[in-house]
Amino acid sequence: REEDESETARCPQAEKPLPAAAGEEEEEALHLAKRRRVLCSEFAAITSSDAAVARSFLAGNAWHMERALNAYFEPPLEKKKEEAAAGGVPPACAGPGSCIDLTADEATSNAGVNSADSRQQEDDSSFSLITWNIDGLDLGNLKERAVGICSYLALYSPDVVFLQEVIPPQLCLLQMRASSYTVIPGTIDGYFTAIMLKKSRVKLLKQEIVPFPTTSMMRNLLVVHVSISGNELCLMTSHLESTKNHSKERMKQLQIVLDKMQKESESTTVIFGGDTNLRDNEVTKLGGLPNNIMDIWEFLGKPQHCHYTWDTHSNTNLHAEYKCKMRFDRVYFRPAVEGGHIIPRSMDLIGLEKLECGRFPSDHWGLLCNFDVIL
Amino acid sequence: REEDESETARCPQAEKPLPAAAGEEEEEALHLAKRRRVLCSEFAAITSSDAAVARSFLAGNAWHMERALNAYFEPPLEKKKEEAAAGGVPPACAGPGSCIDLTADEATSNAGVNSADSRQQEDDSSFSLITWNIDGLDLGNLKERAVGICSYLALYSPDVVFLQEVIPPQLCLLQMRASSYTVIPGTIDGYFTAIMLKKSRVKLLKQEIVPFPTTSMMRNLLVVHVSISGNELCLMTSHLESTKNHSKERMKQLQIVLDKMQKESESTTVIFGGDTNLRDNEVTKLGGLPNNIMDIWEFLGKPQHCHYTWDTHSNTNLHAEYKCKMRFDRVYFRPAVEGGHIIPRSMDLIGLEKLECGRFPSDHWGLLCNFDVIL
DNA sequence: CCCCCCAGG
DNA sequence: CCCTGGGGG
Ligand SMILES: [Mg+2]
Ligand SMILES: [Mg+2]
Repeated sequence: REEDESETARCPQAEKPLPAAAGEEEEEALHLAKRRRVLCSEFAAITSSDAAVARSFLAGNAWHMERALNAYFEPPLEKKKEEAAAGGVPPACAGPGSCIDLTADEATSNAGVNSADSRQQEDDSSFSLITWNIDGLDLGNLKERAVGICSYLALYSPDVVFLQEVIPPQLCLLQMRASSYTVIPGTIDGYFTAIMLKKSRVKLLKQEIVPFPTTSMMRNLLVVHVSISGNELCLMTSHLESTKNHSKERMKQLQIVLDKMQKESESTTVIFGGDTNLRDNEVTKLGGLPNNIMDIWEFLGKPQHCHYTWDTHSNTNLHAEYKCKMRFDRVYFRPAVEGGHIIPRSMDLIGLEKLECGRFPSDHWGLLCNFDVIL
Repeated sequence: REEDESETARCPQAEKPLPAAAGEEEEEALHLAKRRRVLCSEFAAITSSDAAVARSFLAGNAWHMERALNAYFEPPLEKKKEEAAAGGVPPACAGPGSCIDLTADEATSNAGVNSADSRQQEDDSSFSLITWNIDGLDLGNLKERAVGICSYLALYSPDVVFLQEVIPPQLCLLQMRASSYTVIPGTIDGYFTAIMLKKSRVKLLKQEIVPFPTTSMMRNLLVVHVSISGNELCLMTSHLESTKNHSKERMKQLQIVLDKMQKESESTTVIFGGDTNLRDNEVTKLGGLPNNIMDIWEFLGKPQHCHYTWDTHSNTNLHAEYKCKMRFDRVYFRPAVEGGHIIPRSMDLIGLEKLECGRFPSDHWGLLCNFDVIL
């Protein structure tokens, strides 16, 4: 019938099927995704877990099956901490989980934290703290950046350091170069937080890890109880769920942090510092901070020189074309009831200098916080 | 010095560098992404546009440089429409932009729209309309699904059809099988909307395309002015910006639609139907619909049988594990001032039956809407 | 880790 | 096209 023939004739372009042409473009992407799905399946089968757990552990361990399995099956961390504290082999430098060597040439290095530290005078009238997301997920110039971070620690010789986004090779380097500090990691899978305590001044009494039950990024709250010059302190750090999209989970985590801070003994000064990834409206939605907890930056009158801790305009590590600055890194303070023993005095950004390689130590600035200690 | 040596010895895992191992996994994904970026650069250079424009045209044309360039340089659509109306070659079946042949075996096919249509009685006391997102972006079973859609059109023989997410091969098939309809596409690049008018009943007076100036998905508003049984109607369809994230752009587009509906002559009945991707709170945020515009589903008392037009529980086309149902597809109605000429009477879902291939014609249900016409 | 894009389930 | 994960600029 002539009608049908003419219709067909009107579609000459139909000869080259689109699926094949498009498929070619997509093929390799599909291949990678498929391989990952297979890895997830295998992981889930081996661990009797599910795809979500599998993806989380694998993604957190660069899609290395063995490392991810080690992370999954690793015994509870508390035990290892005790071993380490008792002089055992530090887990970060012994486990199979990490494989970048940041320690080559350590013998000839002169940028250790300790030399500066030993020259530093002890001073019971003040107390200092650094919190810093050191961006271990960026593998570029990792060693030089880690050494740069050590130099900042040596320069300021803080009593306490809170780190976030640490990976095992960085932990290893810190443990070597900063042997005047006790280093307490929050886990050793993938990336994690760590608290460093200056051995000469800070006495570790207890440590604990508070899980975030619904994190999809393996985040938690790392807590240590210490005494400093006779003051009892509870110190906490965390790296709350990242990115704008995870606002809800992040607010749940903040609530856990705030609850934990308030539950501590009234005789204890509680300090939380970390990469909160918070937007101000998230704190507002939770009803603001409780009356007895202060945001130290706000307490100090919102000093503009340390407003933004993540700033793609000033910090070029991310090669970002967009301009965006945020106050992600925050320090919270709950005074002991008798009050006045420890009082926030100043806050400053650190890590503002480019290294030899032309990059900054991290995409975040660090925060250096000084406190007055009233005896 | 023994200290440094022992430190180094503690890091045996450092021998296998992580970057290389991780890099291997990522390589092919990077390759694809890079190729696309190169295509974008080339496109931007040729067209003197920018990366965003390039990506938009390329992604909308399956990353085929030639097709994307054709789309970009194609002369304004109005002209082509006139050619087509004057009996020229329909653009969808002649251009270089499309290349799936859905028309093989048309000669022996018996599922054309026209046969059923010719048996249908004309009835001046009612008027019917279908709006349907036919998911041309899903290339799976495309022909069988397109034929299925034609069967539904033959079954209901609506006076007007609004389609969204049409791709050229589908348009081609519709133009052949539904020759009793005038088919008016909103563009012919990538995927687009189309309005089909039953030739025997609906007289096309004018057509226009209202651009959405800030769309990132090449969306627009397709408008035709027609007369049906002596009634003057303005018919509009669109596929508003998709996904939750694009809420803001979608609301801007809805505002353009509502403004356009209200600007039409008071003597005209205005009907908009399409895939709005709206969430109820978005309409609320705009202050609700204007008083003279009604949402037909609401006007009919929110009948539950046609509440959800996109439902991953009932519709398995997306193979989605999650359950989610939304009322994305909506029909708005602005009566002519003298009122009462055309009154919405009923609304039903269509496309609810699985085809031979085990899939539905689209991931959206279609909406069939009947109106009473008062002479 | 901003925003945007893409892919998979 | 839900949501999530991953990558790029
Ligand atoms: Mg980071
Ligand atoms: Mg769709």
